[in-house]
Amino acid sequence: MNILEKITNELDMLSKSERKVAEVILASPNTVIHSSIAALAKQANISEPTVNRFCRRLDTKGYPDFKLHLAQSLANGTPYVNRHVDENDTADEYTSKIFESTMASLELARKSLDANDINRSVDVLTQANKISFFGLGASAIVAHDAQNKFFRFNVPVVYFDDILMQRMSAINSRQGDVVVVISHTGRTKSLVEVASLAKENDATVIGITTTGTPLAKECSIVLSVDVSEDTDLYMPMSSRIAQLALIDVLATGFTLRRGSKFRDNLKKVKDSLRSSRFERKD
Amino acid sequence: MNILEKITNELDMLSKSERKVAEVILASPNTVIHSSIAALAKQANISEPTVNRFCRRLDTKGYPDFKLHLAQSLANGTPYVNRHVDENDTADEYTSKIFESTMASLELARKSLDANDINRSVDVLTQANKISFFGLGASAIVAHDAQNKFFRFNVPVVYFDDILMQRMSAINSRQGDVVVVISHTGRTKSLVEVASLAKENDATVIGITTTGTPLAKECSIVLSVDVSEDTDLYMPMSSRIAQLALIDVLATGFTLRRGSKFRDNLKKVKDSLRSSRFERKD
DNA sequence: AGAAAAAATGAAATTTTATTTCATAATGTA
DNA sequence: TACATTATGAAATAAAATTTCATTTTTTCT
Repeated sequence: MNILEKITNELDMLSKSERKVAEVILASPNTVIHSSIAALAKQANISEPTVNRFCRRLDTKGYPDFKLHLAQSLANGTPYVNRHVDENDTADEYTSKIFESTMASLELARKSLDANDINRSVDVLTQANKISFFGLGASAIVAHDAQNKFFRFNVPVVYFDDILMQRMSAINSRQGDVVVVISHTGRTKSLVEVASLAKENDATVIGITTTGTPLAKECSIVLSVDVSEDTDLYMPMSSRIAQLALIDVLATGFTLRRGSKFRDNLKKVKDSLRSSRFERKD
Repeated sequence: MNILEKITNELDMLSKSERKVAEVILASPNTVIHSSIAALAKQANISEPTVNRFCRRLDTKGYPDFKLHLAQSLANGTPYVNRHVDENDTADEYTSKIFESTMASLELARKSLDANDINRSVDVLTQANKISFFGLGASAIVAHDAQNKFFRFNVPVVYFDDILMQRMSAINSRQGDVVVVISHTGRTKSLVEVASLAKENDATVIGITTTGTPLAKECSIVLSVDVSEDTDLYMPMSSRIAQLALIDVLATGFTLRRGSKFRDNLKKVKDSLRSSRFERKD
């Protein structure tokens, strides 16, 4: 997609003159988007048709189309890159880096999600007799958050962040129950076991985990939340944030599916909190 | 900067014919960037010079320049914008909208944060005898997450999501203790009281809340996490996600401040979890 | 090495696209 | 209603991009 990267990659597929064009563009892309084909040709010391051929080789329709692609690459080139925190970073620097890589993770996670699986999950959740959310460690808070959210919907919902309770609950599950198992690594033994126990007892098991993990194999539906590997010591687990966003998605899907009568109920819950708060004056 | 917003804003500065152009562009900007001035003129049922004048009125050099701006807006326009979920959205649509507005919130929150306050917070946290995180509802899970994170640092840390425990803990706090109070609205009565109690008992109180709330007034240090108001029924509380990112920032600041010897310790904790997991084969 | 084929390149012609000019129409103002 | 102002489009012009085609360079094969 990013045309600047594409130019870099295909640099050796290009002819000598075309490479001159590439170099001029890579050197100052911001100037190029405001240049005519003639200006660029002159800058690179080659002829106009060569520039045109260069553009076509990059699968664009011609020079104007190429400029459009270039402009777009420049617009979204930097923002959501996963920049690593450095030991000498100032507060401002590491703050920016963490927020940005969190956003990058969200973007990745969004891409790894399949709308079909979300739809199916919302289906089974709306039909469920009882919903349980299980997680450990960082994923425990996601399970907890999910409980908070689904509690408002006035459906039987529990969450456990304790291995024994999870196991007991899984063993007692039955047809019509939905068990949502949350784990970034998808390799935590006890959670994988819990998932398979729940499945054996006829519950529908939804896994919120990374693609292709042992946990994923045990689930009825897998909601893949892939984020970049945290190879970096300083980098926080953005996986839990992506998982939370997914919980929001499921909750939203749930609300939409249940229709308008149901939404009034939601408003009531919101209003009931009012008296515990200081009034705002605006 | 964003030309689409600019068109929307200046819609009433435009003449009748120019507005027709604007409408066509707003309706399908993605088509327009691939249209010639003639095609666009025809589409809007006006003449080519009108299109040209329209472009100039938006402070661009002409039609090609306008298309460049438009292309850039489209490239980074969507992700940041808070698009609202609609009743008839497909799973794919509401998923995208939620992820995108979550990212938008993160961006807003990042802007509202002050590096100085973060620095001071990291200061007091590294010096603390004991750290407590308090939150209720959605913010409870943030407090919980903070405990998980800071627990690894081998410092005395607790979290409470229970009003009474929070209150008792606040009353028992003393000089050198740090109390972190988390609340998006900053108007939850019991939390504001807890903050002031802790302060009376000489604890340093860090507030993670919106600028200018009652809670903010009670705190020694305020970490402002402003996100857009959730006027929309379907829109989830992205505030908690922004708060989590801030916890990551504080934890990172903490690690950096403590220096390298300390980081070895962190690695040990990570390694200790290994035996509870299935090995990966890659 | 040298001839033939293939590929690359640019000058000029052509086509497409955008802009300017100017006359006319629409709108507002006294 | 008459005048001024502004808005608009047809046609002319200018600018930019593309195509054609002849020339040069490079590669391949003997």
